[in-house]
Amino acid sequence: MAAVDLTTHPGHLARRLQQAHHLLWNTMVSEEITSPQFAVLNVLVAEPGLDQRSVGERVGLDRSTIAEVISRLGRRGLLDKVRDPQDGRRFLLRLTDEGARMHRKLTVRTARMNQVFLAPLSEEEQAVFFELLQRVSDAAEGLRRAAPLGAVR
Amino acid sequence: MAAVDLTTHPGHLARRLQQAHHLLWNTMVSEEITSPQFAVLNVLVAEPGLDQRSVGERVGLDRSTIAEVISRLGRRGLLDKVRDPQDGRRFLLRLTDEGARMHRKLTVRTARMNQVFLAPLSEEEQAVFFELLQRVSDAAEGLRRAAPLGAVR
DNA sequence: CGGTATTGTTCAGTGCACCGACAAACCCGA
DNA sequence: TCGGGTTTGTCGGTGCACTGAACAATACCG
Repeated sequence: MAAVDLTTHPGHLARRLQQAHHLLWNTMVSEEITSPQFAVLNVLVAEPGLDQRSVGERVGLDRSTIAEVISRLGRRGLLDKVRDPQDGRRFLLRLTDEGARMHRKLTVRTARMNQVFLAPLSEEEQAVFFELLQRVSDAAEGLRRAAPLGAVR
Repeated sequence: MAAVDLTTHPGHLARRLQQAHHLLWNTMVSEEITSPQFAVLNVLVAEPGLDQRSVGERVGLDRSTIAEVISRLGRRGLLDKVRDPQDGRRFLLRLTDEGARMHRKLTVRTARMNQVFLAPLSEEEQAVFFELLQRVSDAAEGLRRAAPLGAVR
C-alpha cells in the first residue's frame, strides 16, 4: 500500500516549523526563557494584574499548561502572584522589575531572531505567510467552539 | 515599555497552528495514534526494515524522541523490532499486519482531516502555504548544519 | 592485532501541551 | 439563606521534544 507524502500534510509542516523555530530561539534568544514564557511576560506587560486563566486565553494555552509556565516564571522571580481580594478563586499576576527587565532584553533579541527566521521570504511573502497561518488557525479554533462532536471512537 | 504583537511572530503562529492541528486530529483521525506516530508508520510502509535513527531522520525527530515513539508503537503491537544480524548496534523496524492495517485506516481519515483543515484557503493559497512553510523550515534546518555557533550565554 | 573513534540506542532531566477529575469560591434563583 | 450550577485553579496521567551523558557494538587505522 502506498505511503503518503508528508510534505503536503499541514500538521507535519507545522511541527517542523516549530522545531526550526525552537532551534533558532535557543541559539539567538535564550536558553533559559522559552518562547511561551516570553509570550506570558509580554501579555503581562500590556495588562498587569491579569488572572491566570485570562493570560492563558491571550497566549493560547489551557489552564494546566499556563499554571506550569507561570509557576516556572514565579520560581525565577520574574512575576508575582497574589490572591484577588475581590474573588478568592483567582490569582492576580504582575511582573517584577526583574521580569520587566527580562522582557525588554528578550524583545530586541526576538526581533533579531524573527528577521533571520523569515529571511528566506520576501517582504510580501512574509505578509502572506502571516495571513495564511492566521486564517487556518482561526478557522480551526472556530470549529472548537462550534464543536459538532465529530468524535472518532 | 511597549508589549509586542505576537501575531507577527512566526514562532507563536507555529505553535497555534500545531494546536489547531492537534485538536482536529483528535476529533477526526484518532485519539490513540498521534500524528508523529502516524508519520513513523508511514515511513515504514515505504521503507520496511529501516533502523531507528534513519526513521527519526525521515520524520524529523531526534534520537531520544524517536525511541519513545517507537516504543509506544511497539507496545501497541503495530511494529516489530529486531537486532540487525549484520550490525549489532541497530534495531531493524517493520510494521506488523496490525500496523499496516492501522496505517491504511488512518491514511483515509488523515486525508479527510487535511481537507477540513485547509478549507479556509483556496487551491492556490494552499500551494503557497506549503511552499512558504517548507522554505522557512528548510532554511532554518540549513543553519543548523552550518551552525556558526551564535550561542547566547 | 589492538587501541581509538564513530555510530546506534538508551537514560536522566526539563519543558510544553492536552484531557479529565476535583475542591474551593462565587453566583443566582427559589 | 440555602442549595445547585458555574468558574478558577490544582493534580494525575499521557505524549511530544530537546539536550547532554552513558554505554555497547562496530569500524578504522597504525
